[in-house]
Amino acid sequence: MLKRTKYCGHVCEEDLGKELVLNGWVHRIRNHGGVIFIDLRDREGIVQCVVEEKTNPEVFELADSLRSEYVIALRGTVRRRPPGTENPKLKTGNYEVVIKELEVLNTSETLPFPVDEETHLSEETKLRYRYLDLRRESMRENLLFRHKAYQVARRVFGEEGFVEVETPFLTKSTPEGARDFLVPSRLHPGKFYALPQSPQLFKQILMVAGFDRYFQIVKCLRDEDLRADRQPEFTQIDFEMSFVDEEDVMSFSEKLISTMFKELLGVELKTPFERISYAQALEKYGSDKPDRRFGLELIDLSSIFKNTEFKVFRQALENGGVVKGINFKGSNLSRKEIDELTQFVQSLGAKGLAWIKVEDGKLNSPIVKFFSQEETHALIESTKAESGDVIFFSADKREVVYKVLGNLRLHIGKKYNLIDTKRFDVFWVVDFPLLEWDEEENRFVSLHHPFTSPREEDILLLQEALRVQDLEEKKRLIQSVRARAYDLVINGYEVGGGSIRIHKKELQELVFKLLQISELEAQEKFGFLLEALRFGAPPHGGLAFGFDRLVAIMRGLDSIRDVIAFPKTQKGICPLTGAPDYVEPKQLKELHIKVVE
RNA sequence: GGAGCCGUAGUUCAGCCCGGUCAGAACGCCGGCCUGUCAAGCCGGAGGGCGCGGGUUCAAGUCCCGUCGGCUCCGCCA
Repeated sequence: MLKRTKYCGHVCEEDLGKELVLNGWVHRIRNHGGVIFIDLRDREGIVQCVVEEKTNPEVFELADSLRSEYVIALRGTVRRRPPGTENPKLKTGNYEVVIKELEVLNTSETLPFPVDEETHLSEETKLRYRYLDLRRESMRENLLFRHKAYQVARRVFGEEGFVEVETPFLTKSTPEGARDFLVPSRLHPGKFYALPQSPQLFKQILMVAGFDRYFQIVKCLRDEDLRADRQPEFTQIDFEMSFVDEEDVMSFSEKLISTMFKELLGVELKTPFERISYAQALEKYGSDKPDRRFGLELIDLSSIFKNTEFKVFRQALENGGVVKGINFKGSNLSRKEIDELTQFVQSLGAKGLAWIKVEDGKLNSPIVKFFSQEETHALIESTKAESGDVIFFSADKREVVYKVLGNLRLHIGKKYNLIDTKRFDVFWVVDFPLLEWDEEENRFVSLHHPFTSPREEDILLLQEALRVQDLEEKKRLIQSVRARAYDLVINGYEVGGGSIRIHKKELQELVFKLLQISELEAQEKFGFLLEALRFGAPPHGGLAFGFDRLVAIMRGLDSIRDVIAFPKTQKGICPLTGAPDYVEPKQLKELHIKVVE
């Protein structure tokens, strides 16, 4: 076999006149009768190879038998293309390789879809023939970019003294958080390992062990429903640091992220990154991971309507809710477009969508007739309403209004192309509450995770909350307890999150109590952590980045599937391998598993 | 668990709203011609019965119901 001396995509000026050997795939082939052009492709790119019938009849004949995606090796000399025949679309477009010797290493059946152009393919086809999909330029570049991202990240961790440590995949199921993937134990009938949702506890324990700074680029597994930005297995850049506070963790994160943007994209991010509070994010954007690349901010109208005759608004306010609006300025939406948006919010569970269209200085709407003069004036003022604007309202419990208007805002932003997609909007969300009340579970749950430290000055509130019997009073106290947590948001995606952890056993036990995790359960599930905290655990904190999301955002992609080599469909299926699948009864028996229909 | 969009040649799509030459286009594939193309060109050819199952109808890609699959979203995702 002729062995490669250079990648196709690397052929350049210095190769002129030289002989080289190329290995690759027939990307395209053009037969002009007496001359054949072969675009030969490998990982690094494409170069045109040429053979003339007159000068090399044997090779010509063989070349004529080539088809798309045949695997070939060839020996030839590099020459400059004749003037006027250069191809500026190719990096190697000024050169061509005159084939001297040609070897067919393998043939290929006709492909199920073209590899040589970027036609849109259904996700199913892409994944079923992922090896072909990955030959396509955009996918290849996505994975090569991802590869470079690993390299930069590893280097930065190395420079900053982080130690790479692997943590177990077969571990223990923990309550709280996502649903676990379980692995039955053959050696211990009836017992199960859980695949890790994150290496959270292990990295904390590594801090107790004194490693000071740990990192890992690691798979995490969560058995939850999929989304464009969520796969059941995904990759985190995970790290933890000892003897630090939030400023240290955030500033290291900024260094890591800005270095990646600089080196991989040539984009200079301004550091330190901007910070906004959780409350502010919700107030202004109705989301804890807002996309701030466009306006349409939420406007609070509660005070305007506090005495309103309009039943819908009044009831919402009387029930402790809010009235908020967004002004889609200059949109001149038609009735049909407004109806479409109404349908959208209804799909989120809203009853309807109140709106006002401003036309020729008049408010055109089914609801203005319920407003008093003062209300109307105040409304126009707060929303800066002008002709051409359409204002949407939501009046309900705070969470519902945030959900409805936050999603509506995003929907409009996307649908009407309001988003400046060239921009990277990078910022921290901080000042999260430590706990929130969960209606369904009828208890407090952690906003981040149960190991997140509250602010020092809020610990007293926690202790008081534990003593208080009255639930409303308890809620009130707990509401104001802030977590030492921080999320990194880029372009409306949560790409990372972390916190300073609890490093004292007493505080950890207090939080477990507030989460209504019994002492027994805490001992059973987290005993090893509590025990570790007894033996000189240093103050520590860290963060984890969603690597797939980060890479997708950097590449301007909407779905993380495009930066994962072998992702799953929305139903969690791998069309390439057919996983998940049934297994042999023998396997089940060994695992002491009986399948119940 | 729920909502929406989609499912027609190998691929990407049109046709579905207004049932009855509606089974089409492009690319790909096969054969032929052609010495400078690079989404090569020109000529010719093969290829699907419209995801699947019911129903309505004289007649169904076309209407209705169910089901499966893909995607997007809500729930869920500490």
